[in-house]
Amino acid sequence: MPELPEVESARTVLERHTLRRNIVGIDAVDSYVGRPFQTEDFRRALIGARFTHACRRGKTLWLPTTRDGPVLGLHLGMGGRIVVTSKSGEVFEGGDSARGLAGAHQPTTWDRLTVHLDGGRALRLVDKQRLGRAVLDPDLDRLGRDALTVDLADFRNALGTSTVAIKARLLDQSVLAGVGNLLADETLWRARIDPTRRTVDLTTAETGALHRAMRAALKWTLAHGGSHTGHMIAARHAGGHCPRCGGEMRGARIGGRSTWSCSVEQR
DNA sequence: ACTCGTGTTAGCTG
DNA sequence: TCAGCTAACACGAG
Repeated sequence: MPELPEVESARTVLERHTLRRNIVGIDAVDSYVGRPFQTEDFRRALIGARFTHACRRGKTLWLPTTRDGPVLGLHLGMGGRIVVTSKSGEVFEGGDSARGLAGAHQPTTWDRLTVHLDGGRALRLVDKQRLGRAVLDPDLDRLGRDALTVDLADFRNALGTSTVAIKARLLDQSVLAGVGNLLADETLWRARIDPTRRTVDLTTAETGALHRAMRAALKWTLAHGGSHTGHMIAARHAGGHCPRCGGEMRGARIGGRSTWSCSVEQR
């Protein structure tokens, strides 16, 4: 399920296969996407326009059209993916369990939003779980700095002097955009920091290590196909052992999310 | 059968 | 007022 690496792969698919083509039709499920939402609003805004860029901040995607034109915002939720189909049967996918080129796509009721482009191409937001979203002119001001590009100074500034557990702080999308539950555990494990530590109590050296660890985790998972490819992900269960030192993994619940860390190294 | 969850957010609490 | 937490969303996976 999508975290920043999966969303970035979806962005790449959008960039390669949906730009500079006329939008000729929209199919959508009213009760699902943005609220209030009317398929007719999407049609009125987008038909006749063409996407010019495919953008991402954190886990939010957006597609601007011509200057000052409407913007299509997309979020994949927990299990959504982007599928682009072409007339000749080629299918390009990004998002949950992303593949560059997958088998034929059979349109189903899980296609929550379909944007038909000229030449028989179509952009589809496929989401069984219905936790994804499509909106016109998304509000991007609520997102913090993008985790992939934030520099050390801005990273420290974003963490601030909050008293909340560092793991919960990393997960707060208005502070830092793009880190989900698995990447937060992977990042803290790489930095050898206990996820329950209060943000404000971390030393300068520790926030530096955290920034390095986050970037390394993102770089690795981007190169290896997703947030589930992290080094300690397989050890996130009762009885699991730290892949570095063999220590026992400990489970906890932080910010409402399941949390696993090495009981020996993460302090 | 039953519990959990890789995301987000409205609404509650202190 | 506000930071922080919980439940709810929906459905597949274990």
